[in-house]
Amino acid sequence: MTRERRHHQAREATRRAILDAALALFVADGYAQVSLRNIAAKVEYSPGAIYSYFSSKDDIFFALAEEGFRLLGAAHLARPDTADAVEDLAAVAWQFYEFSEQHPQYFALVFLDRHVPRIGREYEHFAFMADLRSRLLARVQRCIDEGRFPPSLHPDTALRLLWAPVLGITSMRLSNRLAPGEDAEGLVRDAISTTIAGLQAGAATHTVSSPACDPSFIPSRMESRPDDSLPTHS
Amino acid sequence: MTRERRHHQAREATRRAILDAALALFVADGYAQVSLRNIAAKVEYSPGAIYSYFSSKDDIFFALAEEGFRLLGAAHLARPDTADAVEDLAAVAWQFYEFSEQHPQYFALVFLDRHVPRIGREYEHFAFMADLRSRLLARVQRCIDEGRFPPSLHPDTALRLLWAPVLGITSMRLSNRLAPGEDAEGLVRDAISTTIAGLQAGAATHTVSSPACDPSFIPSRMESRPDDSLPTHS
DNA sequence: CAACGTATTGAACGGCGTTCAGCTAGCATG
DNA sequence: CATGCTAGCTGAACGCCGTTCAATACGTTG
Repeated sequence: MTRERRHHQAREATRRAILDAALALFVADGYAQVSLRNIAAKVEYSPGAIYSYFSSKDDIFFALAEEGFRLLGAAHLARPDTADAVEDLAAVAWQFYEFSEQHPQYFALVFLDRHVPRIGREYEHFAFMADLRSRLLARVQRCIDEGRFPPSLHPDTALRLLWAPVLGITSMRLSNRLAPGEDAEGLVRDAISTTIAGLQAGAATHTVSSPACDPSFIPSRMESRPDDSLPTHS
Repeated sequence: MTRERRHHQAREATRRAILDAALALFVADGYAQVSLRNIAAKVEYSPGAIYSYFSSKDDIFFALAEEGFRLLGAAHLARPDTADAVEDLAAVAWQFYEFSEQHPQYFALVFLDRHVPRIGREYEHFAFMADLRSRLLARVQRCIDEGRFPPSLHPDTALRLLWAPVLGITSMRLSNRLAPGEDAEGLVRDAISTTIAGLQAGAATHTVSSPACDPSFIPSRMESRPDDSLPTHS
């Protein structure tokens, strides 16, 4: 018992060391540029040894991504709702931006890194994000019910439209594409209020079919089978 | 003379064939997933033969990227201004998104990549972007002058706010972070119209201090102009 | 035909993610 | 203390990758 527990703790410590090394390298050099051999060297293991802790390089990423989501979800839960549903919505958008300032490495890894494998499909596998998402959808619905947003507005669309500029500005900020004196925070505030004003004006007219809860739908473009629970490697 | 010209034409034809094969493969599978061996196989050459036409795999990409950028400029110039200044602005935003669909790799390189590697002689293309930007600023000013946008609106801010959601959605799309079947095009259309509605409502209140001459599309990292005719590779 | 110059090949180098046979060290048991 | 078991690690190997280069094939010229 005590034996097994100590054994388990040792394994967990090694796992932790691998994740820390991987996160540091991913943040410094980008996911694609970091090799599993680099990670192994950083924790002073042989490359093969990693595979007794993670089933693949992708698996390491997903473990880190889950931690990032958890941090984001915790920040969201820390703020209680107010009486103003629209203000609550804006606050959440702002929290996402704040998260990008407080944990740029996780934000970049989870939301920006392009060479990360097929995260879109895996979103639902992160319970925290699915939970957070449904809470936000309900919040949008509350805005509609209270007459603050037009009834024709699709909650999925509203969420995306609010998220898009935050992501865009954060992308610019984290990739040094903002001018030296440019005020990213003010820009995000403007973006949020502008988007909300546009939503209230009813400018979003398309209905976005968002099958986030229906993974069985596959666009005709991709004929590869999504049956595998893990990404396939050639 | 005729001899050399015919020789030159043959080389150019082979170059063209390599570029066509590479573009087809890049579009189908993505830059990272395409190997130089794949390209060589598609044109029925040995891998090494490619190197007498292009100095590296990156070089092939840059050649295609240059063509892509030319297309972006052409698309912008091809659309004459209409009587509706606001509509013109929306059209440009949409053109940027279209560019991200037609040339995702180049879009990613210029607007998304967090580690801009070895931009080398591609510098002049960014100068072109600075030129485009000043034209767009004038366009926003026209909207203000015509009373379509509030006079308090800063043109730099307006451009940023319009650009942000396009960049954000494109970032999601190019990094596979949209749910399967999610309609990116409809989302972008909604984002543009929503943002414009928000701008017209005067929701952008902050004044963004942005150096007027600074082409903020350009990563602030590159202040030196490299004289090398070819990009260096490690 | 011989000589030349260019285009192309094919092997090789080092690095990648990944797999696996086998060694090794630590513990439970005889 | 000796034995055997097991988990974890190593190191070699596989088949990819981008890239280099000596050797070769070939079209053109003299």
